[in-house]
Amino acid sequence: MDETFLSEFNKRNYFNQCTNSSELEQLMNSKKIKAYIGFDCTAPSLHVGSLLQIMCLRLLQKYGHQPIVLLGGGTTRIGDPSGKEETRKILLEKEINRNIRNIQKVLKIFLNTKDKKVKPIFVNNFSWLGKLNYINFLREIGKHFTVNKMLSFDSIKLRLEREQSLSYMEFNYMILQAYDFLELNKKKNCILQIGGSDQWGNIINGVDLIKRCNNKQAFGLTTPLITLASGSKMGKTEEGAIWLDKRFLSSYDYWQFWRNTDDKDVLNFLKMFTDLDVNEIENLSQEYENINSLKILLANETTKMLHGETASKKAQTTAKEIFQNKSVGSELPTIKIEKNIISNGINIIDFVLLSKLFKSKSEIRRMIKNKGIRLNNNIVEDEKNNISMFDFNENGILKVSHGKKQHVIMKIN
RNA sequence: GGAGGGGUACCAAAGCGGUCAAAUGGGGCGGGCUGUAAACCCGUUGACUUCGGUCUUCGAAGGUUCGAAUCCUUCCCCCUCCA
Repeated sequence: MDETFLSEFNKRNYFNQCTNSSELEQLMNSKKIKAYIGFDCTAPSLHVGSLLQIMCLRLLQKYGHQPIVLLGGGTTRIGDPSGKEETRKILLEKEINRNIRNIQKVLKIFLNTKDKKVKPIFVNNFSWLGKLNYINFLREIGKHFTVNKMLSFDSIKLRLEREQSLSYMEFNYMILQAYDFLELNKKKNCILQIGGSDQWGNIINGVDLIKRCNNKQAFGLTTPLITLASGSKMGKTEEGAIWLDKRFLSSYDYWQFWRNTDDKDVLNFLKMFTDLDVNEIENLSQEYENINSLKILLANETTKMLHGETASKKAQTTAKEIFQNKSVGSELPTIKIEKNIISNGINIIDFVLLSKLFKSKSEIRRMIKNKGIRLNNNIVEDEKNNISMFDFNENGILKVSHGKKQHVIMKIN
């Protein structure tokens, strides 16, 4: 049997809920459709948490359907109630627009922008939400929503049950999102909205609204919330978010993120986040003798998709140099230092501080006590020692390590 | 607008005049074991230090006191109930 959008969607474990999957299946098999996913624009870039949605967009393209990417310039404005002051508001708008541009740039890396039939349509909901007239909106759209029903949605219900306050503004969010869908349905003939499982309520409101206003059928489809085997949410680490932007996170660090995947998540992630044939992935676990090589495969594939083949290979080579050969990896961040700083004699703490691996001297002192700092793989035992030219190798290089995973190259200029 | 409750480190939460740089838990970081995994065990988690200490922190600003996270005054913010 041939693969279809929905069948692969299922096999890759993207499926959580659908308003009417059998009809959607039929429709998508008989013609090419337009589907949309909305992205939040509060952050300057997307992070791994949005990757699943991006993969959905790619999958749509793979089967010839055209994705619409909604960048929520309007809803993002609503989302942040703190920007009340005039000056801040202006900055905020600038910032939102900058975020939208950045996010768009990232998405274009992942998506096929060449093929006219499937290239993504980018829209900003501020272009219609910004123009809304309150009274008209209430009369035309508001009348279709009953508060009784709105109260029954999880997003609202849970807040109320926990006795947490819910502002009227937030209460309206789902109506605005429903309106987005209606708008896209009217203007672009978009009949499907995809989103995370937390979006379910908002999505079916849109489906409902389209039914009421246009008497047309639309569909909603959600993806599961990815929780790691450890139970935590995906995408955040000690260092912060795993950004999908090389200005915020280097390709090496991105590669490392995937390389450090929990054993139990590896197969699932291969299905979800790589283009490898789904039907082959199960077999891979037998082909690869140990799970670590599967993790490398995962890291290579995911990094390639975002940063390109060359960056992916470099990251792998660097990792090999660092972890297997214990040598210096070429992709490590390098800090140049003036020769006279060393020749004048510098205390080890002051020197290590230059690596920017630590926030303060106290932290360095603690780490030395915990045997967590190495210079060229030798544990620093005494914080009172000085650094001299002899500590550098013939190329004028000294590797400073924080634990086993964080390294910086210090190079004499 | 009225009546109560509250703001403590990354988060949650104790402390309610000195022994408080602040219990405890989570998280983070480091070490051990390993496989750059998980689980587990240990250490650590304000800054500076000549390792003796010193300085800055408990919503903000003042005050009382030899001494304040702790008491008083004013202000700001959050929550609950009533209007």
